[in-house]
Amino acid sequence: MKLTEARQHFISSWGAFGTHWGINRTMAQIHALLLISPDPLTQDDIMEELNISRGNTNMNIRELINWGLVERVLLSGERKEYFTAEKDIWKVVKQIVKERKKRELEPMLQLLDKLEEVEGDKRDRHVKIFVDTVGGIKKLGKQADKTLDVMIRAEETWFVGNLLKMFK
Amino acid sequence: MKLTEARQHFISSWGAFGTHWGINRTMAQIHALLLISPDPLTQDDIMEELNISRGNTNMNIRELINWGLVERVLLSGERKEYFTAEKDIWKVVKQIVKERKKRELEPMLQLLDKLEEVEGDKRDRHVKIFVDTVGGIKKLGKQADKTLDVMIRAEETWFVGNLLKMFK
DNA sequence: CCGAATTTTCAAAATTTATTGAAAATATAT
DNA sequence: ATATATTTTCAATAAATTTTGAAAATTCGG
Repeated sequence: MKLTEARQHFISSWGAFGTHWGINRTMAQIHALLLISPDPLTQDDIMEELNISRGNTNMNIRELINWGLVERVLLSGERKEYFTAEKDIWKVVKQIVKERKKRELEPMLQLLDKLEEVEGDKRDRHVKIFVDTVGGIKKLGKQADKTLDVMIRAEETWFVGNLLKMFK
Repeated sequence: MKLTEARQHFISSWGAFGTHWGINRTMAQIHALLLISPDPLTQDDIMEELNISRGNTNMNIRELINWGLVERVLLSGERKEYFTAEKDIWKVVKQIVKERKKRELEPMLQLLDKLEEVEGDKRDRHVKIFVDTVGGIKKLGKQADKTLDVMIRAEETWFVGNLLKMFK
């Protein structure tokens, strides 16, 4: 397979993959493109390569910056802004985990805390199943939260090494 | 908080949560409702409780069955079908992981295998970054795949125990 | 086999989400 | 300060996804 074709495949699959994870296609594609670009790109480079509008490009780049996956680069003597993505995949994964934990897991745990305090008699089957279910989710969620905290701080070698030990 | 209100909250949050994970709102809500229902429910029960149409209910129940999260229950002497969800959250999580691994991670790894064989000289910066990026993702993906395999087979007590050991 | 109950399908409608592109805002060189 | 390049915003539009509901198919008791 030629490089040009392989790049196309990679970008479109990364985009499709993203949509299964609540990330919009364009954002994932821009990320993919930056991942496989040896040098920083401008907005115009990205627009041209992916055939998307200026507005769309701009918004999704900013969103990637919010996620901590892309950063602005100022090239001396250049007026335009350039963008580049973190290439170390382990760092990328940790960053995504960190953000999703903050945006989704933590608010969910807060809600569950409140819901567990529902008033009513546990001898009522409906109360019992509700409290038990919420409690069960909370317990697992808290464990996941702790585990992810450690993962976020870990080095890949340490982490993978430990997983191998744990599982063999 | 009263039970009725708490149930509403739980169902709607579970739905919103689902949409961040590529699962449609209704499917997640039906799942939530079944999780907190002590007894199996019929399609009509679900339609009424969530105010959704018959077709929508039917399609999403079937999808939940495909995911292995809900099952049909036949109550003797009843003509209607009843549905119930697995209540053990650890089993639920394992089932979701198992499905997503099969549907998403494995196809992605297959693609990466092919993409890594791109032809071209690695002294070309574009070839090099492409091969390195794809290789890096593949390596981490394979590790995740193995780890998830073990997790899917694990008991919660064993798994949590090991994580605690690992991280403390 | 008939008829009623129940489930499933799917084209059309509604809703949600993503994208465009031009105008406004901002930044920079001279 | 002005002109020009560049970035950002956002209302309008387009596209994708979800939902409806009625018709078709299926199931099952008698």
